[in-house]
Amino acid sequence: MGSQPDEPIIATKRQQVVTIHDVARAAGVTIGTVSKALNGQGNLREETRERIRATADRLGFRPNDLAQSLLRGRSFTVGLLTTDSYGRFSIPLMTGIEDTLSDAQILVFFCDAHDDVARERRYIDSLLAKHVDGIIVTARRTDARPAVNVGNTNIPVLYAYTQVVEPDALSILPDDAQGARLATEHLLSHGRRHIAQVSGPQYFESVQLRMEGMRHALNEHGLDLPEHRILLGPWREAWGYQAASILLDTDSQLDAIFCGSDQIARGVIDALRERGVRIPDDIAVVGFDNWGVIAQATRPALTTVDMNLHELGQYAGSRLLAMIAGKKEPGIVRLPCSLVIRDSCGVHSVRNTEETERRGENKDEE
Amino acid sequence: MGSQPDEPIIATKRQQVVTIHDVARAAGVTIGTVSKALNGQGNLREETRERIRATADRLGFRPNDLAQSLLRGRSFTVGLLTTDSYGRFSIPLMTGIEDTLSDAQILVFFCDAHDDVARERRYIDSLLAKHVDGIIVTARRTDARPAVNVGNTNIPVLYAYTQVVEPDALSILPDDAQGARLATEHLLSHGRRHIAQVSGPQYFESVQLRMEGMRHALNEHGLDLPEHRILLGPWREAWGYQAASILLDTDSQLDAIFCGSDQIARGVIDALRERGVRIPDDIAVVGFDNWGVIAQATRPALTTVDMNLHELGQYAGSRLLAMIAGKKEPGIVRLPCSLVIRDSCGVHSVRNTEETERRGENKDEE
DNA sequence: TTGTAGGCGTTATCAC
DNA sequence: GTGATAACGCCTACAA
Repeated sequence: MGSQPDEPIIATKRQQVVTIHDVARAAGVTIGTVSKALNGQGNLREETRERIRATADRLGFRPNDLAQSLLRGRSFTVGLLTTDSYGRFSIPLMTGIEDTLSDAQILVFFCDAHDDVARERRYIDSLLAKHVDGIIVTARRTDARPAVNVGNTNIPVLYAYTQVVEPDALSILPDDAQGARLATEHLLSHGRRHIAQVSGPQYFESVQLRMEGMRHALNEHGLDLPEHRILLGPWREAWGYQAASILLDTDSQLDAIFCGSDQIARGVIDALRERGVRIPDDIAVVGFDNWGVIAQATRPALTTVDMNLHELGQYAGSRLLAMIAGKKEPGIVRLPCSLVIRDSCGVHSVRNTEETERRGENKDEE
Repeated sequence: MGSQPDEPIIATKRQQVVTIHDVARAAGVTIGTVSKALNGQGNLREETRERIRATADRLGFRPNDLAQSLLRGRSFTVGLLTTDSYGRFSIPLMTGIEDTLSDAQILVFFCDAHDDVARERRYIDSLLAKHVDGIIVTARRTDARPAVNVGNTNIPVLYAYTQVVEPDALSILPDDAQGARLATEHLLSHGRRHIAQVSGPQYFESVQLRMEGMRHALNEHGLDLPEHRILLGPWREAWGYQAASILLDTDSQLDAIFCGSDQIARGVIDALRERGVRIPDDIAVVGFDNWGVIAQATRPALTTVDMNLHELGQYAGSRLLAMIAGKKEPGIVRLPCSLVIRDSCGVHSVRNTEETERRGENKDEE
C-alpha cells in the first residue's frame, strides 16, 4: 500500500531474459556443460544432462538466436523484397516462399519497397546489416528489372515472378507461353476454330508470351491468329466488356475468346451474356490467373489458367536454400501453368489438363 | 591456366565480410577508435574521424546488426503473425504496419501460421529466440482469438484486425458500427426510407456490429429495421445475387440495400439490373470494403465503406512503437471507417463523408 | 565427466 | 585524442 519507494520509473531497459548462465547457476554447473547438455554434444552423464534439461525448461530458457547467429555467421533469416505488394500475385508467392523457408527454420523479413528505388536501397542495406542468409526479389509483373546490388557480400539473390538480365542470376517465372498453349488446346479440343484473344498492354512480356503461345498452338492445328482477333488494352474488367462488344460487331464467325486475365474475362462474359450470346454454346471463354473471387463468380464459372504461384514460391524457396548451401545454378526457370476447368468452355474434359481444381483459394469468410 | 593448386573446394564457409577490425587495421587505429569515429562518439580529431570514415567505405564496411543487437538487447525487428494470409484484408494492413515500422528502422518478420496452432507456436518461439522487439498479431476476421503467450518475456504484443479478451491487451479494430451508420445515413440523406441489409453469417462480430450500426442510424430517424429486411448468408457474390432476388419478390417498397461486403453488393447489383431495376434511381446500393477490383467494376460503380486498413496498420505500428518504448495502454481501439462515394446511390453528396476517394487501390497492371 | 577460455563483432568505460 | 578491455550470450576446442 502507499507509494513504493525506489521503484524505478523507467521500465527495466533490458529484457530480464534467462540466459545460459542462469541455467548453469541453477543447475550447479558451468555454462559449457549446459550448452553441451542442451545441444546433445560431448560426453555427459545422462543424469546431469537430464537435470540440466529440467532446470532449463523450469526456468524457461530460450537460447538467444542473436548470439548463435553471431557465432555461426548465419542468421537463419531471409529477406523478401517486393517492389510493390499489390497482393494478387504477391500473396500466394509469399506464402509459398515462406512455407519452404519456415520448414528450414528460417524466418522471412518482409520488405515492401513501394516501387521506390531509394527505399529499396535502404531495405537492402538493412538486410545486409542483419546478415540475412539470402534475398528473394519479387514484383507485381514478370518483366525484367535491375539486379539487386549486395556489394562485396556473397549473399545469394533469387528473382521470383520477376527477372534480371544478368547471366549469373537465377530467375523463376511462370511459363506464360505454355499456359496460353494449354488454354488454346483446350478450346481446340472442344471444336473451336475461331478464337480471339483479349489481353493487356503489349509492353508486358507476359502478354507477348501468351500471344506467342496461343499462336503456336493454333499453328500446330493449321490455324492462324489474324490481327483483328487480337485486342490489347488495359488490365481491366471494363476493357474486357468493351472488347467483347467490338468482337461481336466485327467477327461473326467467332466461337471462343481467350482472355489475358480473369478480370478481362469477367467483362467479356458479362458483355456476351447481355448481348444474348450463350456461353459456352455459342462462344467459349478461357481466363488467366484463376483468381477465385472472380473465376468462381462469373456465370458460367470460368475455366482459367493457373500460374501455380504458391508452388512457384515453394520452388523459389527451395532453390534459395540450395544457393545458401552453396549450389548456384543461374538461369531462367519457367514453371508450368495448369488449367482449371469450370463451365465456360463446355462439358468437362479430362484431356489437356495437368491438374484439376486446386486447393480452394476461396475462404468463405470475410 | 590449368589447374590452380590449393584452391579450396569448399566455398569459404564464412562470409568474408569486412569487420571493424579490418577497418581499424587499414586505418592504423584500434577498433575502439573506429567505433567512435563512425558513431560520432567521443573526442576525436576531425582528421582521424574523416580518415577512418573514408577507409570504412572504401572497404565497404557495414556494421553487423547482430552484434549490435546482442549488445543492446534490442534487435530492431518485429514479428507480424497472421493466422491466415487470405490477402484481401491482410495486405493493406501489413503494408501499413510495415510503413511506420520501417520508418523506425525496424524490419518485419512475416509469419503465416495457416490457422495452425502448432505452427503458430513454433513461430512465436522463433520470434522470441530472435529477440524481436514486439509482435503484431493479425487475422482474416476481427473476432476474438486466444492471446499469444510470450512466456516470461515482456515482449509487447498488439492485436490488429483481431482481438483478445485479456484486459491488459491492446486490440485495434475498424469501427464496423460507425461504418454502417455512415452508409445508412448516406442512404437516408438521399431520401431512402426502406433499406434492407444483405450481409454475411451472423456469427461474425462484424456482421452484428454493422447491423446494430444500421439499426441505430435508422432509429435516429424514427425508422426501424424489420426482420424481413435482414438477409444473412455466406460471404459470396452468389449470395448477394440470390438475396436481391428474394427482396425484389417480397418487398415492393424497397428503395435501398446496404451490403456487408462489396462481393455481396456486386451480386446484388447484377441481380437488380437483370431484373430491370434502375440503380440508383429505383434502388440504391452501398457496399462495404472498398475493394477496388470489385467496387470500380460494378455498373454503376459502387459507393462503399472503407475500413482504412492501411491507416489502421500504420496506427498499429505506431502503437507498437510506443509499447516498445514502455508506454502500455491496453484496451480496444476502434478506428473510424469512411465512405467512398461513387455512383450507386445517386448524385454525389458532400455530406456524411469523412473522406472522399482514397489513394487508388487499383494498380492498372497485372 | 566436467570446467576453462577464446572468440563471434560491437559498443562503452575506462585508462593513458 | 587514442588505446585497451570488458561486456552481450553462446559454442567448442582443449585442459583437467
